[in-house]
Amino acid sequence: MAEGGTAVAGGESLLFLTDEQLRKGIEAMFFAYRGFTADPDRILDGLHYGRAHHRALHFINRQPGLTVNRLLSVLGVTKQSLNRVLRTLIEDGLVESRVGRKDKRERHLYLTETGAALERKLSEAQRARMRAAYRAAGPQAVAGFRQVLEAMMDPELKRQYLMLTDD
Amino acid sequence: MAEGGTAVAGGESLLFLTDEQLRKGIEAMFFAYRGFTADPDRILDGLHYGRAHHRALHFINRQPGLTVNRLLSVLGVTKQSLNRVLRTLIEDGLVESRVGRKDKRERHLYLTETGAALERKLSEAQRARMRAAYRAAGPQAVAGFRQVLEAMMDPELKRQYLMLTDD
DNA sequence: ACTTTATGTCAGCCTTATTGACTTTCCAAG
DNA sequence: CTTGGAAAGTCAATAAGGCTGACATAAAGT
Repeated sequence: MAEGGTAVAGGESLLFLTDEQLRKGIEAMFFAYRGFTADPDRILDGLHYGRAHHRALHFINRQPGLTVNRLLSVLGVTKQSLNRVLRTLIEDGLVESRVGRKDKRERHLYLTETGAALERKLSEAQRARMRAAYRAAGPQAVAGFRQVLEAMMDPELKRQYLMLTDD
Repeated sequence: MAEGGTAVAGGESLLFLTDEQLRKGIEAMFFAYRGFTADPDRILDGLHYGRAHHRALHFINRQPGLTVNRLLSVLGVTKQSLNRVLRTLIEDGLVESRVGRKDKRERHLYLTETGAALERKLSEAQRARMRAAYRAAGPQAVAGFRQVLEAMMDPELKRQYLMLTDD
């Protein structure tokens, strides 16, 4: 069955897309995202943590010393939501909050050794799945995967994404 | 910066993947999924419905007459969870539940005209975003996108996915 | 008759999220 | 130096969406 079609050779401009094809893409996102979060969810299950804690650990690990406000905008949740998560992580000694030296209103967030250990465990599980998927699909597919995902982001989110990952 | 690398020509087998590259993929999924759900979420916001209702409408639309059990396993939630959602959809006249003719224990689910209208509105918003992303990325990228997503699914979910969409 | 399956429902609980209001701290500009 | 506003933290109330467990009913299948 024809999977699309372009009128011109290398053409991004004249892509014929049926609702059927788009629906497949939508469902692929739905099911793939379930797989994407499954492994960390399983790990977090026993502990009294959830996906929100995982996300916080991830981004603190990625940008050690980021402020609460930065984290807030990256995660796209409210201050109050994040605060509850952050409080438990700090109480449990996974995250450290240091008062800013320049601007003392700011709190800079860092993972403790324990926090870093959990983060590694979580992200290693997630990377393993991603690695397997990448290998199964091949490098060309991976490039396409990233292209489509980037095109799917809200402009503001994409800005954040690019800012932090800059190839 | 080199984006990966294969030791052999068309080789899926020897892909070198740094943690850095995998992390980018993970974050791309995270940010893209936010975009993916943003439009329907906005529509559902005013109404007293949420993402759960959207998912139910989507799959009922896709497989008119599917049973509650089938929907349950597709959505991966508990009977009680789904039931709450389904009940409001039925009460509000968006979904119709018909007793099975062959097996009278089963309830077959259908969208009413109103239900189909809302489903169209929601999925049209989502398709529009997907269409834009597909067009921006090009047909090659789209193929790769689908390949990686499929490789990322849990085997059981992938089975469900393929069963229903079979190219 | 007995068991199993499909569905529905009640009660209670948890996590994650929301909004709104308020405080403390502290930078910065007038 | 005062004042305005930003960064962070907190409290209270609310909601969605998920869960488990228990139980009920109807209808198959033996």
